Amino acid sequence: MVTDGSPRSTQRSVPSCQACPLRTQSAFLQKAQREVEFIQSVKVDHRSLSAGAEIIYMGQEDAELFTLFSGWAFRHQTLPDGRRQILNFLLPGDLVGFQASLMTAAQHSMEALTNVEVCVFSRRKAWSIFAQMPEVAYQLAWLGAREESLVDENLTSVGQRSARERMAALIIGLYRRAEHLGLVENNSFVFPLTRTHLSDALGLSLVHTIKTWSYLRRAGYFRFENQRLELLNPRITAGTTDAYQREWRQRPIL
Amino acid sequence: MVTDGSPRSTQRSVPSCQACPLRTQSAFLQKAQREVEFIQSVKVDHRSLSAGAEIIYMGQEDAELFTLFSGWAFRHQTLPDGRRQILNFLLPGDLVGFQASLMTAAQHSMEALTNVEVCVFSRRKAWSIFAQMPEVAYQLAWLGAREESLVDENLTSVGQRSARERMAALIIGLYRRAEHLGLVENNSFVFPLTRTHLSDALGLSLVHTIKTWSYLRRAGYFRFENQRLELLNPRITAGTTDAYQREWRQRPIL
DNA sequence: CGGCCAATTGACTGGCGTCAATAGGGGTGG
DNA sequence: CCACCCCTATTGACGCCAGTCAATTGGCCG
Repeated sequence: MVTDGSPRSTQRSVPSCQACPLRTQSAFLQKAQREVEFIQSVKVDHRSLSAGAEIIYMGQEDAELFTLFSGWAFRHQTLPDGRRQILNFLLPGDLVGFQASLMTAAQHSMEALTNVEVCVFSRRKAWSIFAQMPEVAYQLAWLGAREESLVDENLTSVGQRSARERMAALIIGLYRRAEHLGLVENNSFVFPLTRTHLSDALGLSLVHTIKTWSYLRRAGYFRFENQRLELLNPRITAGTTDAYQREWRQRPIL
Repeated sequence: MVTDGSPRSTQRSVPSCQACPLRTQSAFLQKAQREVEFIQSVKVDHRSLSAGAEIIYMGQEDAELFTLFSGWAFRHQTLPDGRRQILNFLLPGDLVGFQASLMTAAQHSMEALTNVEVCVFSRRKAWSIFAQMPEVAYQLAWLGAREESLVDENLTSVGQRSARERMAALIIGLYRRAEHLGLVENNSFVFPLTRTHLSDALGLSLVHTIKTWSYLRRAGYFRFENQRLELLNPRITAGTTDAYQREWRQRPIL
């Protein structure tokens, strides 16, 4: 919960953007050489953070812009009395902090869910992206719109679905995103969320989250061993949700 | 609920962007002459739609980009079984459909809550804004980020707050936005939402929405007469919510 | 070994959903 | 001008899903 986010390394054996092993994956649109060079030029750091580290905090006025290079993170808001809502989860390749970098003060926090590596872009240079490289600015906007679309789906889920439906939808949504990144093997993927993360994301109490989780597991939706979650019938299970039906096409990456 | 959205007028006595009575309001950042001229050049229509008209529908692939010129609208998603979640409300000056115009297919619908007028920009020209007028593209992105921030707050509300807290937060949030647009007089403003809109926005059943509404009214939070809602003590009531504390600064408008 | 924390389970409670009946306004056709 | 319908709003009764309280287990660490 609390931050211990001391960078664990910086600028050391950093893969250059040109040789980035992430951006060449099939999930992502491939960039023109000049775009990659431009991005390299606005990249100011490459950081490793431990699980639990705070990447952006609510109210921060100088939030930087990141691409999540490896690991998982999540965006959340906390009410004054401590209740916390997880707004959405981020996987490798996702843009972090675009919203925060545009607003004068961040309206949300961002926390590393696992150990993560991030590519850091200067907030100051955000504007220069628009001025100098409209193609990339357009991709930034696209990624922002995609994140909003994820939040939309979470809101619909929390507002309209029952606890079981919600949890199923969340699990399947994460499964699909992991699958698109090539992180799924034998219908299973590393699932780093604790019960507390689930409950804060779903708007359920911790106890009821655990009971719902147990129900879905016993009902044969999935198995969970060694931090890996295996969907027992991805197709059928997927039928219970809907918004996730849409194809995952290639998307931009900074 | 259903669309009857025949345009009621088009290109008739349309105020030019240069002489736009909305954009000169104090709520909005004033644009340079060349920006206004550019926006005028990408504006392709000015439409009036009746309350209930569908402006964008889920799955639409050629959604255009709008600025809401007058009236209220809302963005929503519907599950296959008919359950509907209202994602956020739009007031004059808000950008409509930026997300939809970037994605290949709209992930949400948009409906006129009252009779509305919209300024229509060509979807095809969205990209040209990035290429030709980066200042305006940046404002587009800013407005997109602001919308996400509204959805974030709604998700936090629906996920974490009780029915009473939720409804109070929604009412106060709308009050503040109306106030910022100069629509509040004597602590009261036109409140066009039906109970059904409230229930779909808050993720509550219709019956419970009505009971919660009655409770707040009887408890002295507000009065409601002639379609106008009067907050009985804006300051105190506002204390019950939090995210809405932030100042409303001037913002861009297309 | 003792402390701490995530996870789990059972018992009980309550907030919110569902069902059902009624009232009232506006439109429309006899 | 009234009968009739439809839709929104309202209220009461009842039931269930999910929250709260509380006790227990097991892993990790100092």
